[in-house]
Amino acid sequence: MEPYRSILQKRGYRMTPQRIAVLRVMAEFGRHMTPIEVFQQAQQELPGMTEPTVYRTLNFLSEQGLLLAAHVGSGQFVYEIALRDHHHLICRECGEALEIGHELLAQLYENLKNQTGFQINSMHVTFFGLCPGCQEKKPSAQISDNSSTAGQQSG
Amino acid sequence: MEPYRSILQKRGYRMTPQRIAVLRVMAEFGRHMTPIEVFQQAQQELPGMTEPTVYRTLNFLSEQGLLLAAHVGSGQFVYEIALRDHHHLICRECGEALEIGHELLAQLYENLKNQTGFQINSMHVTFFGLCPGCQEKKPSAQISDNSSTAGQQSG
DNA sequence: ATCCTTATTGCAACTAGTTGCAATAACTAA
DNA sequence: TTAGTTATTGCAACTAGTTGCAATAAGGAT
Repeated sequence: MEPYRSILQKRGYRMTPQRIAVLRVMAEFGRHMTPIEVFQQAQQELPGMTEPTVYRTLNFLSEQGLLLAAHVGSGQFVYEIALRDHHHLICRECGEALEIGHELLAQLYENLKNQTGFQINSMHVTFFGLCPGCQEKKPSAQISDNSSTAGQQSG
Repeated sequence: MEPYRSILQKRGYRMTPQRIAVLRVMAEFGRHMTPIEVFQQAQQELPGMTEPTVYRTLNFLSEQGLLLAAHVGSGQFVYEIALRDHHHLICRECGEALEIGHELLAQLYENLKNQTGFQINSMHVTFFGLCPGCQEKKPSAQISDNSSTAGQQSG
């Protein structure tokens, strides 16, 4: 927990029991979690923990880069601990999720920087699509065809 | 409105006054709108329109690819009409937003397809970063440095 | 060790968004 | 044109998430 403490303190923020509880939970579970799940677990770690604090803490820690946040379809907003830079690929049909390394996006970020001057730092992008299995059952199509494809969010 | 109607009907869905009202509003404004904004405007078009219907309609239309949905930071979930495939670049500092054409991502999607078999259809991805102006004021840094960079959502 | 500044929390009230279900109405087919 | 099927809506109650503000406590300075 100490590395996290020093990161925050260098930036003028404080390490609190509530933040420790959330980081502990995220580190222990090591997977996508909804704010509600985090709240329930964090309450075990620290009785008296409140919901607004969990929401504020998750938001704060992801702003600080200690957590990653992502929308994984149908309005589900989830968090996970930031151990390595990676992104997600999620199947709209069956929900199957795949991790992809950041190196696949590095070139794109470079291009965007060259063309727009923006220095991109989205280290957790989620792409939606159809996994190989679901492509067979439900062939992809355009907006003018008879199947749902594009649209929905991704960021 | 007729093209939209036939798209939905081909897929076994129905065109209703509520869906027309939402599409009208989105087409008229032609920009990012929050569900609340859409609700307020749609009520003008169709008195009696309710909030659950607006939420359901926005969700439905974006699943069908007629609307695009995106998170533009700090929990803001917005929709816009799907006229052309594009993505967004948003500055975390000042909020400046830039549109980028889909052709910039086409190669990435191709690579992902080759490597994973997934057929990506995220036609509205939002990337976060720092615009040139804000880079000067606030030099970017890594997680172990003294500035906020990575993290937050994008997908 | 103690004081001081101010970041952070908890509370309470609020706004945003979702869900189950019965009633309605859009479209298809005869 | 009418009847039948079922996708869609509205209602109401619910869950999720946010905000303002006073009280608290983390951490730097003395």
